[in-house]
Amino acid sequence: MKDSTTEQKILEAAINIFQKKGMAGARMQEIADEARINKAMLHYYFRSKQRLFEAVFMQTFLKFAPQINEIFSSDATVFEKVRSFVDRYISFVQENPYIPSFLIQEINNNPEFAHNFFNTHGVPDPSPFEKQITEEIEKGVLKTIDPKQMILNLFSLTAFSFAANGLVKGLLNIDEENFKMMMEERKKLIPELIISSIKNYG
Amino acid sequence: MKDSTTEQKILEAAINIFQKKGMAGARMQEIADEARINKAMLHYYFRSKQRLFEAVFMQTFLKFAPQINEIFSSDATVFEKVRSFVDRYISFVQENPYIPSFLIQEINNNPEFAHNFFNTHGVPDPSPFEKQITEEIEKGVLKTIDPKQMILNLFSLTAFSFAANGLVKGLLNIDEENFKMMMEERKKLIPELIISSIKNYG
DNA sequence: AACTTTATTAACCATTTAGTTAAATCATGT
DNA sequence: ACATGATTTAACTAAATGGTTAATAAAGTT
Repeated sequence: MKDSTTEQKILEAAINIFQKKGMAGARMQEIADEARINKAMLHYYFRSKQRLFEAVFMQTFLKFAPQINEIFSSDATVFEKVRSFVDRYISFVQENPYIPSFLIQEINNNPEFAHNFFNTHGVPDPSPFEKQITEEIEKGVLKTIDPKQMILNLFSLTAFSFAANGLVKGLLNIDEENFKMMMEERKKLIPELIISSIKNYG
Repeated sequence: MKDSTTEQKILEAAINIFQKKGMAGARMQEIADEARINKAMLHYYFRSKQRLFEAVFMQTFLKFAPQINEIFSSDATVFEKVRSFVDRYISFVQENPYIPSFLIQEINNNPEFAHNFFNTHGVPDPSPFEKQITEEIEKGVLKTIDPKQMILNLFSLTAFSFAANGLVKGLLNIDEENFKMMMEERKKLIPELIISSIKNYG
């Protein structure tokens, strides 16, 4: 990090602080301290807290979205996509543990801003995956299910544990180590559950 | 609300504001305005923002926890419990849409406080349900599964849509009306998915 | 070298915000 | 009616916080 520019240092620090504390909880001084620069620099480069937050939100979102899009628009089968999504998502989030709760929180708190963001950037977009599911239903490979519900199941099973990390640990009475082990198991468990629920045997 | 005491009015207003905006985003003045009383009253009755927040958190948590506990400690079968949990939870949350994200957010932001809270109040506690699952596995009614994973699946499938409301709507490209319809469908869909994944046919 | 632009700092400003105080008002019992 | 304690209000304070400014340093440019 020694050779990175001031602007990069600020953005990195802002990502750290905003992801952990959210827009409302973050302090400009704290971000400046984290970046080891003068607070005025934040405004010099990013003008306002809101703008800096938007830069962080975009950066975070654009790091997160491709994880979904790349997999869902490949030419793999539905089953393969389910498996690779769960595996990649869990690995990704283990490395970036604050991203799910940050995105969920800020989207809930700023619906207009988020809605605008979704429209402008159009990502992530699971609709190709939806289409593919519909096609495989028609072919008889999959049972007759609602593609949106199936995708929601996939997201729910994969993302909830991370979004609600603290609550999950408290409810199940497990520690961080135990949690990590369970998440590794879930890389197998979730695809099995999803696939067996949509596979057409008869 | 006309005949409620000042303390009650404050608590109700605080519940509204805190659940929507979280501890960091809420303002004492806004709570006072919502309750239509003088801001000094907040301190007269609750001493500080932190104390008021704790009262709100407790109230919310103690409203939420029994929804889980009552069902999980009844004498119904595992299958019946899965069905009634999903049905009751979704109905409950439709009436209290801010509770899941509020609890998840604040527990993530104050792990020590939350951990202490879990220990002191010891609820909600799905461990009786865990035991029952283990017993039914031994009896051969259920497949050999990890009870904790199965409960996590149940929570994930049920709660995620509400916790990540904004994100889910954006991803699936649906509006509030569509969302409600999907949630009603899920009252059937989730139990079917869970039960078929744990039922031992062989 | 002279000059211009860009980057950085310390000190400051204005507003917001949680919290306080002291006086006023209300309710209740005597 | 009056005394007493609880409740309520307006005005205030101190600290925090986002943002600005003016001076200075560094890096180009001619």
